[in-house]
Amino acid sequence: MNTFECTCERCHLRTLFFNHISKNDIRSICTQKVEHRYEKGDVILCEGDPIKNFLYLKEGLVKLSRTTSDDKEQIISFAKPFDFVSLLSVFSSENYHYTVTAIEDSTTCELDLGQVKEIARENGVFTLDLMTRVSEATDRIILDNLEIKQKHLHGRVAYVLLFFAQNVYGRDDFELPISRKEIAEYIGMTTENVIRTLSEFKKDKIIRIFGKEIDIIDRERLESISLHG
Amino acid sequence: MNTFECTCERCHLRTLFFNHISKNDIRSICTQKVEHRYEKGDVILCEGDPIKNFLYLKEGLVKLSRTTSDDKEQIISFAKPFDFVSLLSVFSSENYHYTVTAIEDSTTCELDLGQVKEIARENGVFTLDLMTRVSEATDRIILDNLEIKQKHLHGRVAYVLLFFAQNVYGRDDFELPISRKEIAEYIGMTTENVIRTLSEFKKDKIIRIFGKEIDIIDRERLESISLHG
DNA sequence: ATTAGCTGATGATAATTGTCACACGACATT
DNA sequence: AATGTCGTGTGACAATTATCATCAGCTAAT
Repeated sequence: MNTFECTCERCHLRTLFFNHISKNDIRSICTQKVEHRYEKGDVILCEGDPIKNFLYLKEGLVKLSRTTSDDKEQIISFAKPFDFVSLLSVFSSENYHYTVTAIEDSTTCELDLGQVKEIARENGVFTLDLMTRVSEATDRIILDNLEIKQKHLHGRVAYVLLFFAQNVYGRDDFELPISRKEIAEYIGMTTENVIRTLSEFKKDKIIRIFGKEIDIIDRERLESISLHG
Repeated sequence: MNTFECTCERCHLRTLFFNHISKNDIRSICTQKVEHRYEKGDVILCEGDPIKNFLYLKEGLVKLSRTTSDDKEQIISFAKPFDFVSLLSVFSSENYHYTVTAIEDSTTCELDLGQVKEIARENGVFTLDLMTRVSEATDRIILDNLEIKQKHLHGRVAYVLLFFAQNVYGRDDFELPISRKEIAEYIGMTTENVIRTLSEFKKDKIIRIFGKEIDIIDRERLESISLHG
């Protein structure tokens, strides 16, 4: 973990929710913001910690997870920049409900939550923008979880593979950033069954596997399995 | 469905998100708001409809549902007053992603969305309050769905019974407002298995059943099943 | 009054998923 | 070099869940 500088006025993420904000406010935010670098595996935020900062992901990939009522890990979603994971409970709770962990090297930008709230109080347009982003992010999480809930094992595994291919890497061959166990924790099945399913996909020549390397060679079939399998 | 009048200044729901709003704005909202009465079974909002109003539930009980990618009904959550179901996609989409149906006689209050947004733009404190409510409601939905996902059939059914007993009716005997089929659509299991599970709970003297009437007679056991079963 | 349709209920059987056991290799620790 | 841990992979078997068939009761429609 490592700290360095950038310029908010040129930040490509700024357009997302700092569209309607004064030069003054931008400068004030810019001077006190802190950027952090995390390596794959680092915990960025921890379930239960007090929420002090307003945090967003500038670069990288993270997972959101929590501990269930019977003490197992459960993955809630994966987020890349623009997905605003940290916004989730920022305005509705004193403490984080979820743990955020980097699953690829990541960079975050942390603003003081009090300062952001101060700007929000004085600038309704900014707050509306913000709300739209929060709403989009949570809608996405809800919808994804509902989609998964309705599928069987095979459909769920296919769905995850397609999620990484389409939404994260934009290509059919990629290196899986998570373990089989984590896929299992996300789709709510056992690790063994995830492994078995991947093996079957391989046997059926739908994907190729070399460790974490995945290559989707029959995308149509995989999509069909995701939908109806 | 039936329209009548009330006074916003005295509305017990007003405190929820109209705390920091001017007398003028309240009066302006009050004059153009429309209240609707729905009977059990009435559809209040329909998936795909354009979002024109800012709507909240004054009284009653509703279900949120959607059609899945393979054309089955799926229930997302149940909401009572203060749960603000309609807020869900109000700020992130042009159309409703979900259908809202009354499962008990219900009353809604509908405000013009444009007018609410106008106030939001000019009043950041109001918008912050609003965001907090939206955030709470969506957090709840996400958490409930994660809890259910991690349980087996018996735990899921127990969870639903406890949800109605504790969160909706505040008592251990109540009339189930939904069918077995709807329970199944909510917990992601088949109707037959829901019915079977209820029968087993009855056989094991955990609950009594008379049609839709449920009486929880061994709450401790039911809670244990919900957690570990 | 009869039919059709829906909900609730139960049983038999098939399909899906979980559990346990074991094996292998990579890697870190000692 | 020995040990332990973790991720991956596979098989056998048990548990869980879905599917299909059937039936009873109720209600709406004709």
